Amino acid sequence: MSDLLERLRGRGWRMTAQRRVVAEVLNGEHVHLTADEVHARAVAKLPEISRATVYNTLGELVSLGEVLEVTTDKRAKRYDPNAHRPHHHLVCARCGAIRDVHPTGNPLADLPDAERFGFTVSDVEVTYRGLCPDCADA
Amino acid sequence: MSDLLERLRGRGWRMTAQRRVVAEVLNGEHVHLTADEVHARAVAKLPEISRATVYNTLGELVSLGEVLEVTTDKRAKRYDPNAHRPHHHLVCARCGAIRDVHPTGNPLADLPDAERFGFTVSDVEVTYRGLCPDCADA
DNA sequence: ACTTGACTTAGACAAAGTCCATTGTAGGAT
DNA sequence: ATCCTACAATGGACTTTGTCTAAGTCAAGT
Ligand SMILES: [Mn+2]
Ligand SMILES: [Mn+2]
Ligand SMILES: [Zn+2]
Ligand SMILES: [Zn+2]
Repeated sequence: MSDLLERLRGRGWRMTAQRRVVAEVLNGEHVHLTADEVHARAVAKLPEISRATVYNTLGELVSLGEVLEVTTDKRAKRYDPNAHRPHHHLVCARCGAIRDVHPTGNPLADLPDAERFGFTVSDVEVTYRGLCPDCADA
Repeated sequence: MSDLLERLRGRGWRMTAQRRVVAEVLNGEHVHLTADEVHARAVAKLPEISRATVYNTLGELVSLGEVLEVTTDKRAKRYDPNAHRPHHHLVCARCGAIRDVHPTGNPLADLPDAERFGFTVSDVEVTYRGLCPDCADA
């Protein structure tokens, strides 16, 4: 994660305690926290950090391409630090657990020209849904 | 659409003016309206219909499998009457236009067991993103 | 140390959606 | 045709998620 901070400093980011804490919270594999979850964990490390700053920082990280926005459900957006390896998501329909997955094949190639309606298609997002092992036992 | 109303009556739906109007509004190809858009169009036909009723009716139609919820962006959910032919979506990143698309291939087969983390995977949702013809000229 | 523009903050505001008590009515029973 | 009642509709309060602003604070270059 400190290389993230390096990279951001290199891009002219002013390094504040708040930004450092947000970057720390967003660290790990299969991390897909909502803004409020990020805020809650950030507050544990830096009690005065505000909601607005968390939203601002997340927005900047997204603009910089360091974090991805993921909208697996219709509720809050989730923030995904795994921006440098393309991947898709597997979501438990019951408890909401999210895993990063790397399907084979290229779904872009599966969309025939006749189905493109003249669009310039540049990206594809795949969400697998099912039940996680815990929720399947029920 | 009247076959939809038939089917619903058969399922014990009480047929009210409000429900009829909501069903009328949700009719056509490539229809993906938000709840508030449905409400606005319903009001044009039945001025006293309330927002709560539109939400209730949409929720029931979703539960009955007659309408699908689509969340292409992080804003309002959209309601899709094309529930009986499986399909995916192509979304313009600029103006939000949505088209139904039918890619070839089965993305479920592209998710190896090793990438399933013990989940029972039952469904997959694919969202293509790009620019529509109008937005590409800019 | 000083300066300054970038950053943070609290709280107001907004959009999307849920919940509830009250009122109305579709459709079966009489 | 009228009555009954369980189901449905309504308006408004409330919640969640997110944006915006004006005022105060501070990182970092000089
Ligand atoms: Mn991810
Ligand atoms: Mn559709
Ligand atoms: Zn689960
Ligand atoms: Zn467009």
